[in-house]
Amino acid sequence: MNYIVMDLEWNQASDEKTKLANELLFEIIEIGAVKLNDKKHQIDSFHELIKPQVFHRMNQVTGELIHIQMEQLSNCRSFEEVAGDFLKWCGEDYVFCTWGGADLTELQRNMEYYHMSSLSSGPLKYYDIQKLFSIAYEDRKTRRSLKYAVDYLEIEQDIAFHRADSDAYYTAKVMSHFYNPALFDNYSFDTYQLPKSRADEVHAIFENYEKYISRPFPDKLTAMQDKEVISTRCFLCGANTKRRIPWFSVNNGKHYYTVVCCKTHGYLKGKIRMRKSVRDDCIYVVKTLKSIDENGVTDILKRKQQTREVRKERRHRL
DNA sequence: GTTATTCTTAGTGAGCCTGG
DNA sequence: CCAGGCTCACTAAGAATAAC
Repeated sequence: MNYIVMDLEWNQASDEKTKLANELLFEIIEIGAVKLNDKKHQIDSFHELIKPQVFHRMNQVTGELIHIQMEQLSNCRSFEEVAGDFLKWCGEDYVFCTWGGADLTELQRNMEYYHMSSLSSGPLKYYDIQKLFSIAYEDRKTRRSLKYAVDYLEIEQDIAFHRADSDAYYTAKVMSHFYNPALFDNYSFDTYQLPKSRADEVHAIFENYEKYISRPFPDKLTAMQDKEVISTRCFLCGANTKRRIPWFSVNNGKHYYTVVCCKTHGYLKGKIRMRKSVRDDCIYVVKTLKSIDENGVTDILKRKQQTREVRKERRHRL
């Protein structure tokens, strides 16, 4: 399997009027990519600018950032042509790698705008190199700019940042510092396309947790009534578990937590995040199940009591 | 039954980061 | 300038409970 390390640059409206007049918010104007083989050695590269069909003026802030002038784009090919060739170039057996999670969403949004056939019928598996950098060198959570990672790893900065080809090149360079192959167990899913049915839902099992991505629901309450959404079977053995702390909400119903106990694997923490679909007016659920110890259980109990006390205090202050 | 208090959720906006 | 994520602070309002 090959790795397609990809980066996009896009433009947007320069004024409110143009923004309202167009259905597309971000128009892709450059695609850059590096192809790596299964040993992560570079075997090819792709780079092409795109002639805009939606926005004919460069947004000033964007222009200063990506250093592309409109004049450079006038003789380029259209998005359909370039993106079509790019996807052909990607081949059959590949996985995308991007810095952060925005690029695959915007690629798919632009493709749908031009009625191109979709990349995937459901969530799209990819590697978020920004996330892998955080797992390898930081705390798994903080998100750094590409420049920060390149500085940190003392990678030679021979070309300017914020161009599709150079950022794809630097992202691949950062990848070459990932010496532990187990790092690539931490794949991500782009959720531009949500699972179409219950059978298509994602149940991804990682080293010490399971991630579930639901099909769309009209609202939170409907989601929280769904059997599969609130199910907490043990991801290590598939056995039913005993609920120790019922699902409770924090952060104004955006997150829910629970604690259950598996006969053979002990305590598990369940977390539900309510997410809005970027494509449609609906929500979906991202649920994670993770092993915890006794301390973990008391932590969740504390959190449950804390959210109550915080609310109580606020009321008393009024 | 009516009113007052407490509990709970919903929604918003600010301020920080990332991306273009 | 635009978008997203995340957390925190705050307000509004509905549901449940207690007191009259």
